Amino acid sequence: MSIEIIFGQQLRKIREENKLSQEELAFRAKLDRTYISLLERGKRRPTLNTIFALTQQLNISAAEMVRLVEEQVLNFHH
Amino acid sequence: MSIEIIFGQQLRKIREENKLSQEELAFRAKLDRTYISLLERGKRRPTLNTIFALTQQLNISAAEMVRLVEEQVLNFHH
DNA sequence: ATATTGTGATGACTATAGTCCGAAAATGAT
DNA sequence: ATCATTTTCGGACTATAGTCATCACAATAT
Repeated sequence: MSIEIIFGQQLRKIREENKLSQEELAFRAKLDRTYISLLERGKRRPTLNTIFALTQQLNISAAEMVRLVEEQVLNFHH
Repeated sequence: MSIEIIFGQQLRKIREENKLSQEELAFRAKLDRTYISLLERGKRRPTLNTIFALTQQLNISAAEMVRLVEEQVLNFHH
């Protein structure tokens, strides 16, 4: 499992927990709606700045988000 | 203080603690020598994948790296 | 039936991440 | 001071992050 796929899965999960649509999250994070879709499907690799922009709208710290991704990466890495 | 400036400062600090030259870190992380220089001076914004590639060579987790950046951002944010 | 809302998909586009080469400048030995 | 190592800076380049407009399609509501 690649980093971007796992990031996308976590993003979707957290977004849904926050009961936001892709469009609403995009608006609040000042990003494009279709880009959120691309991210969640693992088609794009977010920059650190983008991770900050997203997590600030999702009641989670950037570090915690990355920790969740890292956890999954290490788990899948065997 | 912008995210990329703070990231650059942290990267340089951690690289020096690991006693690696920019060139050696670049080689190990499969990145370009001059790009490490750009990152450390806050001229580029790394993707999540790049952060993983770098931290794997620096005896630090990606999440901890981001936590350090976040800490600095919040401190400066007033 | 037909709006409405949420998401996926595509293609064309702009902005910027990341590479490559080389030379100048800084740093740090000896 | 000189020499080697490291870093910075330049420009030209390639790859990809992120935008925009639009269509399709499913689910739910009216």
